[in-house]
Amino acid sequence: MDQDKLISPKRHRRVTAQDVAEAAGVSRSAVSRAFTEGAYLDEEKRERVRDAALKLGYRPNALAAGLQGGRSHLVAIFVGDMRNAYDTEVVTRLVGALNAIQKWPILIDGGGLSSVKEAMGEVLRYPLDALILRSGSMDPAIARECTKLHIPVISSGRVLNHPQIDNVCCRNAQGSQAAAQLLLDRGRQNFGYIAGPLGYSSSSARQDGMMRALAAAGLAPVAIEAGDFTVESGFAAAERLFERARLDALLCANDAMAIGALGAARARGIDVPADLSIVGFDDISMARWPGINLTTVCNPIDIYADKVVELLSARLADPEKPSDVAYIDTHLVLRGTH
Amino acid sequence: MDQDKLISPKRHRRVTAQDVAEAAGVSRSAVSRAFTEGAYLDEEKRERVRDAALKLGYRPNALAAGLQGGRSHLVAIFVGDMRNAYDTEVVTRLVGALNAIQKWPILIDGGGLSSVKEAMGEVLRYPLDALILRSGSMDPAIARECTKLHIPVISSGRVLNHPQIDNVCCRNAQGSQAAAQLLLDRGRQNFGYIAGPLGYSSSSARQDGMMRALAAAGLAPVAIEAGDFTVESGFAAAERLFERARLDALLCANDAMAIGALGAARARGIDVPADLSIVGFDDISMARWPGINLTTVCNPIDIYADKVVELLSARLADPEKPSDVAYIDTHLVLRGTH
DNA sequence: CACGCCTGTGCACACGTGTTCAGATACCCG
DNA sequence: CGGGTATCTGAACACGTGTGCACAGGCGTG
Repeated sequence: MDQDKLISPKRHRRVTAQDVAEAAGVSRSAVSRAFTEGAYLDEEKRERVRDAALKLGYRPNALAAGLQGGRSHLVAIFVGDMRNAYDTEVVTRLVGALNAIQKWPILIDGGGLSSVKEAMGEVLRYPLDALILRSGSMDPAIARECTKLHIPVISSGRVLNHPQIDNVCCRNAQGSQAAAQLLLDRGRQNFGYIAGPLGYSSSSARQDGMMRALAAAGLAPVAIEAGDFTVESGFAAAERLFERARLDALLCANDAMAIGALGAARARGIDVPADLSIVGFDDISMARWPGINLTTVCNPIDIYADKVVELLSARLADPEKPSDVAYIDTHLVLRGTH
Repeated sequence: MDQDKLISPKRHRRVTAQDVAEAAGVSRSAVSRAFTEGAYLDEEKRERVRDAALKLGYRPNALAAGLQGGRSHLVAIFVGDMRNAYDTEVVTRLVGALNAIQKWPILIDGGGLSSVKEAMGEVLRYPLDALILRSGSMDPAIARECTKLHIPVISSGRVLNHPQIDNVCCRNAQGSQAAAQLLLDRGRQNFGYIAGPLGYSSSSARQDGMMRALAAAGLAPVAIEAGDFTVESGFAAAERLFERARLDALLCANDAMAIGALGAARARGIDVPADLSIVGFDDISMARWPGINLTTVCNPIDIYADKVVELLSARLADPEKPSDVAYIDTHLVLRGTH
């Protein structure tokens, strides 16, 4: 057993195709062919190779295979802030969808990292099949750098206009317009809005949608406050709103802040939905929890993941194809707070 | 410009060290040396190389570098079920911690995947630096297969006894024992418990801890029901418990089920915490949301991530070192439901 | 039998990098 | 000035795979 160490004193060597070839009494090429789909190889021989491979625990080294010219099957997902519940759910579904098509997602969490730029630089050393941008506020320079490396980019959130970048985009305005209309139909007139941080396109688009519905009814919002998409900030923003004005309708840029606002309303003794309607946006899983039961605009995650996979497949099939934008329709989910 | 296509008719070639070498008027070796820390290279030359590299957008190909013998810097994280809020938060923190030490996590979601085994097999084609197992119910065969490939494994949840596998383990029993003691000290006597699915070591360990505290006080639980770690199942389990017995204390195997139970209690008009104490386990972020404000046992995520990174570094530094188990202490978080 | 087609196989190359090794240059000391 | 040493450099190899190419053999057809 010491002899083993003497023969290979460095780290334990991986089993290689050469080892399998010797064990099965064939050439190394035959081993490679045994594992590739459409290759010519005698069936009996193929079986012999697979047996030997199984016994030795051989797996073709993906690094070498990727280097050889094909795809690496690695996909990077850049997430703006994984502390956000909706983003987390999206990532979860995305990971599942990518796993299902044999793409292996490398995650980069922009929220937890001090030097995002540097991390992206390191990951770009891998010849990625694609980069999925999941972020409302992203330095466009990074996306441009990827296209320079000829790595396909799929962006979500704001639409990036670039021949090599595909986009998936939620119809934010449409969604919040419908939500506002719902409350107008219910007779609400004094609208408040809790926005996200400046620079997030989704938040401002949602605000625009609400404004449009109100304007059509000859109204304008009574008061607007901003949070940072967290429950706590929604709570605080709602408290400020309640100080400033007497509302009967409150739209929020996302569910988390709506949940915070709901807590603030209850703490103040406001009856939801009798005296105040609260509607969120996204339909995170917590929105349907007992004790929350939030009416909201569903930003469907399944469809998002499907679209991403669809765009990805199309782009990989034809890297030169013109860039595409997939729009996602929202729909109202009526629960207990409107 | 058509000429460009004629020269490289296949896919766009990556910029290689050779290209940089020609642009900078040096040998390819010099380019490699310019990017490696302790290598001999004339300072002026090094600068010239880096300039050329920047201009051409060159990055050393990580696949080739990994193939060459060093580490791949890729780490796989296998998650049992990412739909679980606690697991998701853990993964988030883990991703951040790994990013920070320049390891790039590949995620595999066991919950969303039909053929987990096959997916693991594909990912194991990459020469991973390590595999992080984040799962209460995991086929130990996969872990064994990894060690056969000489890939370090760090397991969480049940402790796997294997010379090559390091473990991180929460002191579950200690935590729920303290929680039960808290309620005993408050005068509670009629305890219920909502367990997780069979086969999850964490759930049974937590149950044991409670039993121990009760036994020391000469008590036994009045009723036990099981859920599947989701909020909905906690709601349903609590309803069954309330049918069966009159409780004044309810411990739950995790926070999500406790939140469900809290909803069920409120729906039934039970005053929490006046008539019933509810305590969860994990301290997920939603536990501190307004309207929930759950008393719980904190299973600290930061410490978990730190331990994983620590074990990982130690294992990479000395692959032959004896296996290690890091225990994580819990602590009570007193909020509004006890 | 000659010829062409089809299936199966091994050799050799390419992928892009890090690193070893020997050689080259400059420099110092005796 | 010779020899030893420290610094620097380019050629060459290794990593493990997929595949193009040439070739071998079997078989059917004219």
